[in-house]
Amino acid sequence: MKRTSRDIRTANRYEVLRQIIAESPTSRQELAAATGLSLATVATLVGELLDLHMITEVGFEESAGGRPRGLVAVNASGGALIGVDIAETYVHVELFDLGLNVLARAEEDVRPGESLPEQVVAHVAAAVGSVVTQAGIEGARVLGVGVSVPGQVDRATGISEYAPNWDWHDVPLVDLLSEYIAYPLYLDNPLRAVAVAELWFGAARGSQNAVVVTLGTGVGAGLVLGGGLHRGVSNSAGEWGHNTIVLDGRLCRCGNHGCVETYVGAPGIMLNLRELSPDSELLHPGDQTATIDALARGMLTGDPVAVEVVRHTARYLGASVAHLVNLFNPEVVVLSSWVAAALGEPLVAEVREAVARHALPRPMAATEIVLSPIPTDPACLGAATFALEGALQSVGQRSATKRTTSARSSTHNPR
Amino acid sequence: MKRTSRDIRTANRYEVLRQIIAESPTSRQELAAATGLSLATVATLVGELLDLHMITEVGFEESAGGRPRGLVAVNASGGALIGVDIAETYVHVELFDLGLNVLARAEEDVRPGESLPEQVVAHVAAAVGSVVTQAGIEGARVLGVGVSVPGQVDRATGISEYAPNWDWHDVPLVDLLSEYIAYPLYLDNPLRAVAVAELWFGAARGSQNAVVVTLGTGVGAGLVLGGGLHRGVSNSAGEWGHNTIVLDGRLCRCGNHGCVETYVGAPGIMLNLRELSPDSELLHPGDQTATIDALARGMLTGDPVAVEVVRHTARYLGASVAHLVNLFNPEVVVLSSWVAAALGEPLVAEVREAVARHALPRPMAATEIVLSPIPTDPACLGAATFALEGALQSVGQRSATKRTTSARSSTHNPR
DNA sequence: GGACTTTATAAAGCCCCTTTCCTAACCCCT
DNA sequence: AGGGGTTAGGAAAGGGGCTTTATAAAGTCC
Repeated sequence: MKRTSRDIRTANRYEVLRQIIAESPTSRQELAAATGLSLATVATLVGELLDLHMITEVGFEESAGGRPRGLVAVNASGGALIGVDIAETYVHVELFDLGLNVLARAEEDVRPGESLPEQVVAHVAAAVGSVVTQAGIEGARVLGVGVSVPGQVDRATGISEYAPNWDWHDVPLVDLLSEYIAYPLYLDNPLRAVAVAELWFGAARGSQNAVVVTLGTGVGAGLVLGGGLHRGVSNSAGEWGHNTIVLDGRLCRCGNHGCVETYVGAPGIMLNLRELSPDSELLHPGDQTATIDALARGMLTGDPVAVEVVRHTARYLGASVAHLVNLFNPEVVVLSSWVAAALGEPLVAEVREAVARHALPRPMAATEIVLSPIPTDPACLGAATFALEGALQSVGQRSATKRTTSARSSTHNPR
Repeated sequence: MKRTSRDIRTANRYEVLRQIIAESPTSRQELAAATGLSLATVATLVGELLDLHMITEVGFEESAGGRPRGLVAVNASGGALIGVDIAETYVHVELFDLGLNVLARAEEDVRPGESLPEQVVAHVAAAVGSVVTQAGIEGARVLGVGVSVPGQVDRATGISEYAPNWDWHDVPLVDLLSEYIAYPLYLDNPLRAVAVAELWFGAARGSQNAVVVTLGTGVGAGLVLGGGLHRGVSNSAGEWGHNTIVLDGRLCRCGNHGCVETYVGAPGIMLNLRELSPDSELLHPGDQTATIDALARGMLTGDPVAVEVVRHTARYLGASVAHLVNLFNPEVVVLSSWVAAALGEPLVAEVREAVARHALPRPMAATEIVLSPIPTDPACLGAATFALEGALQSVGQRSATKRTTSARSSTHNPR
């Protein structure tokens, strides 16, 4: 809301760490060049991160006549981050080191009828416990746990205000989780998690304006505007999946007709296939993943039905993505999440063409449409990134009273 | 791009002046409360504005035991601002005092076939000269001239990159105008002009997130995100009018089919009327203004055809505005420009209902949909506001070298 | 006229970032 | 081996901003 010089510091801190993670090891000089900051500022920020043991000095660069550059790298063992991706049918948890490499994974299935908050929380707690023991990490090193839950969330209070798939209303998810999980918790929804993952580590890195299109069972758009996530007034911006693309079109689970999601979400794609070729062997009724995978294979082998289904899907997707291009004029549109990953470049190529047909030429010329380069579950990565952001946020805090340098942290600290 | 503490200062300067213009006279105390700034900061900013003669001290408030509050007010005669709204068929120019009251108006018709850049520039020059003499202002008091021209513009270089209505390509409009006009010139397009007018003086005042929907011959959406205008990477964000709302729908002048504009722009509304009632007496072929006005009157008298046309239009408008609500999650959606002004509250009521049918309940609940309160041509006002912003921007600039306070401008400088 | 209250300005402190200066560290050459 | 030349990195100074605290100014009330 109110901007202060501290926000600049925080943004710079993010930027420097992001750069180090992206290119490790690196030198202060390179960081200054990459971020546009002065050498002095970079040096102090690097110093901060060294103090936090998030990075370490790892030797020197070869020199050709002059003092060699000191190199810093992510201190992979300096801490761990956990990302939790809660979805309709599963809970997926990954534990990352500070280089955002996956150290451990756990997955729990959420069966229909197990969707009470307490049940889901139990799954999450079990999976989190599992990854921590798997990785053999001492608890104190976990900097935080990011949790992505579908629907509308209030990140300040940690409440899941509304989760459409389970009809949750105002579930105090963070409170429930904190009974089992002692680490700092950060809550948001998958749209924003995926967007922040792309912003830090994916195709949106360095962009001031980007749109991250999530294509999964549900679909949505994470908005990166002015270098940061746009949340809207009640943290529900980006609900692109329920925009009407066909007036009086297919019935959507949201109750409306003709939503984008009903044509380009995984169930929508299955329906596209069924309408085109009702008894195609590509169709695996009731199994989205299998069907999408079959389509992907079909694309590669040139199966005409698969090609036609993807083209048909890309037609809707193109018109809808063109909306985003016209409205935001972004540098890049990233197609992310599992459907995009499965269908891959062939889909992107079709989408590019379709968008070009619908968008205005000028904004279109300024926009790249690319596939996400993130190989793992982007929602997990993004959730972990929220935890990383959280850990960095509290760095700048003044330490309590000024005369006595007493402790202000939650633990005792007899200095 | 890169944020610095100076940007904070500029934003605060804007905010304080905005507040003074909105509520004049006012005290430093009130300003501090309204802006959330400390009294000291407000005092220095007020001091700056006093030095610029943009505001003046106008006495004191009644006191009940204590030093009375000094009151400041806009110094209406402290300068003048000119807004130029170039449209397909006319050039509209208004001269404002610093309270943004209209002191003089001029309008020139642009006939078909008069659309060469030189001809349009001549119209603008004539009208600008006219308002200056009408208002009896000495030239030195004009702080700047804002120019709104349709299409895509590069505000830094002052080039109209592309104007679809006249097929202009890369016309150096500011260079051409500066032959005739000695004041500082600021160029942008009407979408953004209208948005900035609403942001400073209209229904979006104080909002962090707002969408300003411009309904005229063309339509578009100005995006206010994080308290400032969102421009996109090539200054063409907000082209909502050419989003596809009906696949394979009506042919648009942009070459595509089914654009929003073709259903809710003035020509689109005429077409809606014609389709519904081909020989209605409401229809004035070839005259958009007359037709829209006739519809407005019809709404008031309960003419069933008019009611049905507006309802029909609101249906498309509702679905399209719902896109904006879902995507941005704004605090307020403002309907602005002449079609909205003409059809007024009855239109807004229909739109509210239609949007509610298409948007998700949560974002919808957080969003108000309102009519613009700006009585005059918002593009003119917005253009003038660009000039005002420009005048304020250059306040903070350091004056040249520090030892000798000599000039450092582009002119010769023998140091 | 003094006491109390409220406003406005001045001073000091803190947080940023940058520029400048100086020392450290390394290469190469003599 | 010992001096230049060159580049890195840190410390200090400087400029901009905002806030809190102290002080001066301008009223009202008794």
